[in-house]
Amino acid sequence: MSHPNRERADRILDAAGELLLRMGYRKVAVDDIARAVGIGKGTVYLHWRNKELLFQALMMRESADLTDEILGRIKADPAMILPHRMISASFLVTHRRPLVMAMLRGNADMFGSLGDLALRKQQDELRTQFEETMLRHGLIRSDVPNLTYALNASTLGFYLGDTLSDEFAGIPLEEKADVLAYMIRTAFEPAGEPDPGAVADVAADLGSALEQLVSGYRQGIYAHDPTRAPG
Amino acid sequence: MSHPNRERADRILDAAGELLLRMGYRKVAVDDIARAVGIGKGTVYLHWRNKELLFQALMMRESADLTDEILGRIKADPAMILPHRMISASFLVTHRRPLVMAMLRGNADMFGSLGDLALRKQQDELRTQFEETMLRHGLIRSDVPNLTYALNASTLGFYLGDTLSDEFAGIPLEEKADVLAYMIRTAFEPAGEPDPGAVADVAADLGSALEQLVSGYRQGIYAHDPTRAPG
DNA sequence: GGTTGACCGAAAGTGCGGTTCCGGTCAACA
DNA sequence: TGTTGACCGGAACCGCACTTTCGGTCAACC
Repeated sequence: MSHPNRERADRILDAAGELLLRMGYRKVAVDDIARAVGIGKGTVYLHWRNKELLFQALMMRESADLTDEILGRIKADPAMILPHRMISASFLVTHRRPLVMAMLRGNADMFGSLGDLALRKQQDELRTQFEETMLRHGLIRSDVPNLTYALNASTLGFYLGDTLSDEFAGIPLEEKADVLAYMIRTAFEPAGEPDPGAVADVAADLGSALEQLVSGYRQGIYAHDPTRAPG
Repeated sequence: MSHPNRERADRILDAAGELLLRMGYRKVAVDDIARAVGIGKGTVYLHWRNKELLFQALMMRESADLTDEILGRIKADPAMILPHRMISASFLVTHRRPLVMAMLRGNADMFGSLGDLALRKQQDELRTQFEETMLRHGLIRSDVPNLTYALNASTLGFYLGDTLSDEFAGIPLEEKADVLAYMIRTAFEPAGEPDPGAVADVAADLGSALEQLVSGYRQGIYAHDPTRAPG
């Protein structure tokens, strides 16, 4: 076979995503997906070696799309790389993608063991680079203790809050994002206006790093040639 | 019977707590507790009408002790009521009490349905009062959007972080508490030194509110007279 | 050559007796 | 009068045979 239809692969992933949200990983049969697309089950296996790789591809596509969305905003307005804008935008974008939300909640019955370690590592590196660049350009306060942990812990609750209680379910997502932005800006950014030059520099830096991340994702999606190397 | 031994009640609760941590709510039999204390099972039922009330009492005692601990610190140093000190101290104190940690993690197999609504309500009121008092005395910034949600979401991640990943397991608790303190102080407190008068006022206010809370807890612990009113 | 779906075996689900466990009671005891 | 532990019944647990589901393969078909 050698180069299975990429457009068909996308239709398969579309169906997989839809079914995944409706029924959860365990209950989605490969045959269900195939039937939803209108192809034979064997055809699915021409694209990915097994079920798990198919769903990994789905999550990678989702991550790539999400990252692209943020990338687009940075290009439209470089000031988007300021921590408080970047983080609250990520919050919003993430919450509007049910699959991503399900993924990072680590819904165990949603996914088998989608611990894509390579990607995790790449994201970690990106985060480290992000922090270092920000610090170097003076866009993050230099007196924050244990910056990585601080950002992580301070942000986490915004993502997990509504899964644990519905106390704040009534608050619109945008308002929550504004609260997050306030907290980040006040606690992690220096007072006063940021230097436009620094912003432009960091935007360029971060932009290319994100582009690399996206292309890494995209590469992983359709490259699971069942027999050997990518076609 | 009328007034069963309060000291015996405490020994029962001690044993219950120990067993709870070792085996989880479901697997702890009332008989186990009784045997650990060296009394008959029936005697346990002279103190509490059923198993659930016993464990509710346990959690109330735990909460009361914890609150007492914080109260003591406030009395020793009124400046402890400053949000960043109060919140990070609570973080530390809480993390050092395995039962409380288990409780607020809502470990489902740890507790049946210990949704003590009355107490929840009391805590909510305390929290609201805390925020209002702080605002009125200028110890919390007045420009924080949606203060209740902001405090909640910003803090939550510190409590949940280490349950979700061991990425930061190596960081000592005290260091994490410092990070939390930094974030709260920077994002939620006004710049500059707090007014000593305001601090004293709030400490008095809050102190008595906490004392009321504790006495509310204590009342609930031993008051479950199986037949009728408290002895 | 690309595509398919019948087929295979493993694994998960289901139904059902039989057994154990355990919260709660209460007659007997000290 | 305070305390106990044998006792009761319901619920959870267990083992097991039977059934269903489903990931992955591959001979056949177009």
